[in-house]
Amino acid sequence: MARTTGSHSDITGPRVRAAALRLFARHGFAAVSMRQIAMEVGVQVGALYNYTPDKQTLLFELMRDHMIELLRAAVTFPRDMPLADLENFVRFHIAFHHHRPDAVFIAYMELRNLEPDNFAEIEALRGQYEAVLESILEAGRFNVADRKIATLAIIAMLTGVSTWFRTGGRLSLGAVQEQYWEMVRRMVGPEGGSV
Amino acid sequence: MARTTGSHSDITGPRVRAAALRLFARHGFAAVSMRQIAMEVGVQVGALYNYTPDKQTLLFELMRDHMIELLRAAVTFPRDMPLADLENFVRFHIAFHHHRPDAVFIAYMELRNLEPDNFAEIEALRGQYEAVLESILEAGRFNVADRKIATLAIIAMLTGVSTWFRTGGRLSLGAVQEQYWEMVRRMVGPEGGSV
DNA sequence: CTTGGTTTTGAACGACTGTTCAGTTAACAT
DNA sequence: ATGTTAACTGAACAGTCGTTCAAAACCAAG
Repeated sequence: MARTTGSHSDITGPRVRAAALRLFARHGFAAVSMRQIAMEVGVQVGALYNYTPDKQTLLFELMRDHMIELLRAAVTFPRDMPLADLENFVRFHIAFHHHRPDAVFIAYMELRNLEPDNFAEIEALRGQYEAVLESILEAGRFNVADRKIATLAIIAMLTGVSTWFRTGGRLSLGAVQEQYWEMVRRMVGPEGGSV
Repeated sequence: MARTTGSHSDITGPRVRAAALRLFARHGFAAVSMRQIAMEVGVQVGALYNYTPDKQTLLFELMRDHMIELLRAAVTFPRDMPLADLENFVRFHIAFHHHRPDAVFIAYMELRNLEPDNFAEIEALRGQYEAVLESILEAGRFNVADRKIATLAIIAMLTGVSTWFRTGGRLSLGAVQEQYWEMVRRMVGPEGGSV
């Protein structure tokens, strides 16, 4: 046996990436073997190497694609009033991450498994994403002692949602967005009232 | 050759745990081999099994010890006024985590590498720690819409500090504690002023 | 129907995995 | 000095790892 009936790179390629994403998120990059990925796709190990030069690149490209998609969505926000922009950012971040739990998990957990060059590239993208929030905080007359710290604190807080929130639980996604926006608003807002 | 001169379990034992902690934090549990740990300690692989029944237990005990130490410190707080208690908690969490970067990293990243029983035990400890903060929020007349969410949001925000803060950087530990306490205070405080 | 390019198989490579254990040596108590 | 226990070595076990590649089978175009 060799090439199988119906096989096509347009089909197998995405399936390889999907299987890798799922397995890396579940068990971690180092704990997943190329044979496990192949089995999930329904193919022999060797076939995977038509779609990636090696395991490391497979991980890197999953992370890069995720970060690029995140960044593209973030920079194409309509820019309005800073307070509205900030609310937009908060709701967006929660929703975007909620719909891609596997990619989010990998992007935050597998950094240490990246080779130096790949790590630098992902870190740069992450920095650009943080800069989006930072520029919103800069544009408004918010009450933040240190903009950089506020940026990191907000992102950490929002990203934390994905560790516990699941659809069908006590709260709807909208309710969670609402509450986090309320917390962020107070966190950066002037002491006495609205901006 | 067999037993080496000067060898003693009181010395080797802690060294095994220290080496495992360091390597697991740097490269991840799955990516570290028992032979790497042995090399770091300066013994042969087999010697490690005098100190742990297997690799999984080694990871589990590192995580459990860390969580117990964290919890013990948290529950022995003096309980005063809720606002002071909250400030205490914020400053404590940042400082405690800052001084144990490796253990923190492992406790948050290697949960998925725990077998079900071990996972449940660590999760229970984590829940107890969250309950400490939650009870502080409960005791005071704070302005939080959902206590559980506020608890998780605050802890995520505080834990995020350890991903970027390093001694010798732009800010001192005290300055960081100060700013995070200010953010938390506003986040949970009544709209118009102090509690 | 033939040809050329795509896609996969199946097997193999050497290296590395966690774990076990008989044998050996050091430390310690008597 | 002797005997006992504690600590470690060195080798081996049966698998698994990422990666490579010739050969085989499919697809699409002429």
